[in-house]
Amino acid sequence: MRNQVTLKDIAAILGVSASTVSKSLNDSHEISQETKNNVLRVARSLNYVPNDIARSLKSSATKRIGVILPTIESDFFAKIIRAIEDEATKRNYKILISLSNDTIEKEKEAVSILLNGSVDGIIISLSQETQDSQEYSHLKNFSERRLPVVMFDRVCHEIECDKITIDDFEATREATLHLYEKGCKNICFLSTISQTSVGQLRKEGYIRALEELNKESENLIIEIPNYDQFNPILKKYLKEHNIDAIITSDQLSAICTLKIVQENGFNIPNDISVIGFTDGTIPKYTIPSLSIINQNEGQMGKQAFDTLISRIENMNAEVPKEFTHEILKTDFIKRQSSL
Amino acid sequence: MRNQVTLKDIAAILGVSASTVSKSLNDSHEISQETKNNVLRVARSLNYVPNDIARSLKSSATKRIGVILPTIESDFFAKIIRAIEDEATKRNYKILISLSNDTIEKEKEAVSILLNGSVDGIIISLSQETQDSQEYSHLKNFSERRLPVVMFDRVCHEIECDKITIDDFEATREATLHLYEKGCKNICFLSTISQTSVGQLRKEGYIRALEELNKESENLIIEIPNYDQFNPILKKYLKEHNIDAIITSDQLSAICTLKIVQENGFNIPNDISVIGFTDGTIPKYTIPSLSIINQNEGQMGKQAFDTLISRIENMNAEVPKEFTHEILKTDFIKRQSSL
DNA sequence: ATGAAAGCGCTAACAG
DNA sequence: CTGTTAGCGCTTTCAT
Repeated sequence: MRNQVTLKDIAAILGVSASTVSKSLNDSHEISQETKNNVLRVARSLNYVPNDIARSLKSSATKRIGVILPTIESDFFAKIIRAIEDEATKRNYKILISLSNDTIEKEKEAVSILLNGSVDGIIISLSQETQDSQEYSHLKNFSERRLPVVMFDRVCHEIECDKITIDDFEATREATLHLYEKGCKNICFLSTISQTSVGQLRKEGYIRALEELNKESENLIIEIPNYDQFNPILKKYLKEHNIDAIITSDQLSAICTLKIVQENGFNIPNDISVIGFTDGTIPKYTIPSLSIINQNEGQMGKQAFDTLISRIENMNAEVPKEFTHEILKTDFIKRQSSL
Repeated sequence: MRNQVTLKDIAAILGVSASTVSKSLNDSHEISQETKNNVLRVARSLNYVPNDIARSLKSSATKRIGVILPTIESDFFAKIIRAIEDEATKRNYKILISLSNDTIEKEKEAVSILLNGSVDGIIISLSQETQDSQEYSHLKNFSERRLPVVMFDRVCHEIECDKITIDDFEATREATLHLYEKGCKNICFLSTISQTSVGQLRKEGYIRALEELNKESENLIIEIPNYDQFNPILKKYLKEHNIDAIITSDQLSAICTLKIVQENGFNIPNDISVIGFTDGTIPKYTIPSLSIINQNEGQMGKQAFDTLISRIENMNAEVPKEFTHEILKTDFIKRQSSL
């Protein structure tokens, strides 16, 4: 930048060469202790900070990773970022965040920009539009460029890379069976994310559970395209159907469900049980407190970062590692909203 | 990165020089249309993307800005990031995010790393620890390096730079007076962020309102150091004091307050009114829905970014602009939780 | 133990 | 209209 102190400046002051300064700062054994001390002293006094950009250009390693997310205004993704950032800081990496706002256009843009050498690797969760349209061409560039990528949560099979998800299918399947055992006979699945892989899997898990219970013909599925229509759709559904449990596709829709169900005169959990996804402070403080499927975002974010880094560091290995798909365990946290 | 296609590659294929390619891609008038076409064709076929790092090194402009935040797991900061990212994308900037987790140590680290030429400017909201300890030395480096900085929300007077806040003082002052007019006589201020400038100002606004009402001796202030102690502290307070309204310092504490107040047998708003900060989907779906002071995060984030960019672009101006402190208007959104 | 020189990829002044 | 050259700040042989 403007007033950057450079190696040259330090070199000039001490009357040595830039390379001597460079080596001193990197504590090379080639340099005498005395020179090292001098360099260090001057560097500190000038508040010298090495220029990362120049280093990156030289080494073609940026020590930065790109993170592309559909949104950040969600407990789930916020926790993921926090976990990635935590881990990145420990390992001396910086994170560059791009938000796709669930559009394929912004996702493509983010991808193409990050492809320009700004980052050593990418962690991505696909936009709704991408998953809906199944257009993955923009993601193919990564492998061509040999830029490591890790997908998490919203992944696709069409692209070969490391992947991390929870077992979305199992999570709702188990939740459904659990509710059934507790006595719920008319279990409903409510989704605001039907266009995502995650939403699909959660729906399928629910349907599988019904099949196992020989109730597949009785599936009760509510799909809500956006939050403006949440209230009218759910309200109508409650009127027209006999329901005693609702599994929702995510945290926010569970919170909305809690309110609407009660507004319509039902007691939770006596009349209707409600289960959501993603833990946090808020599920503890809803009325009633919310039973949820904990996705262990901390572990997921850490895992995504670690996988990416080991891929980056193995980039030049003779034998490329096989791509992995890590499926993390969820756990169920029972609170007041479910039987 | 590894398989980067470079200008050289294109040049070699076409048998021209790298600078010709560079100029062609930048649509320089010096180059014939024919050559430009050829270059473009080859560039596209190779999937060429210019290397940002090299460009930055050359131009000493990175087209990146750093964003340092206390946390991301908060509706307020998430919305701010969204707004900054939106604006940044429009203007062709990328954002580099660092989280201080409210510690001064991580904040210092972030600052020193961003000082190394990785970004053209910085947007920061101070960590709790920084504001508590009043140690700002690490922030002085910015001006020395002439790296533009914009502070928002949690700011300090000791550092000269552009600042953006809402009128925290006025917001609680008005909310207090508003509640008083509605008939609340024992208005309480509950804060989980007493160690921040924002928390202080909100408290002072509340106190000022009491003074104006000649009730300053009756101030009812609840300070909660962390969420583990939320329930016990508030519960005890409710037992020992006669309260008919609570203004909380932020969104999350309002949500917690809603629950605890009702659990202890009070009706909201008939017995006790509750007002929080920061709008979003959740305040609409709490039970009862939450009256809030809207901080217009979208505008705040945009403003922060725009201010930073105009500062960056005016870096080389003869007459440096005066630093500004923009104070944004809030608005009150009344829902069911307050009279 | 130190320094000179080359080069990472790109741009821009200057020549031709 | 195109090419040569130099240089952004740093690292890294290779000489000395």
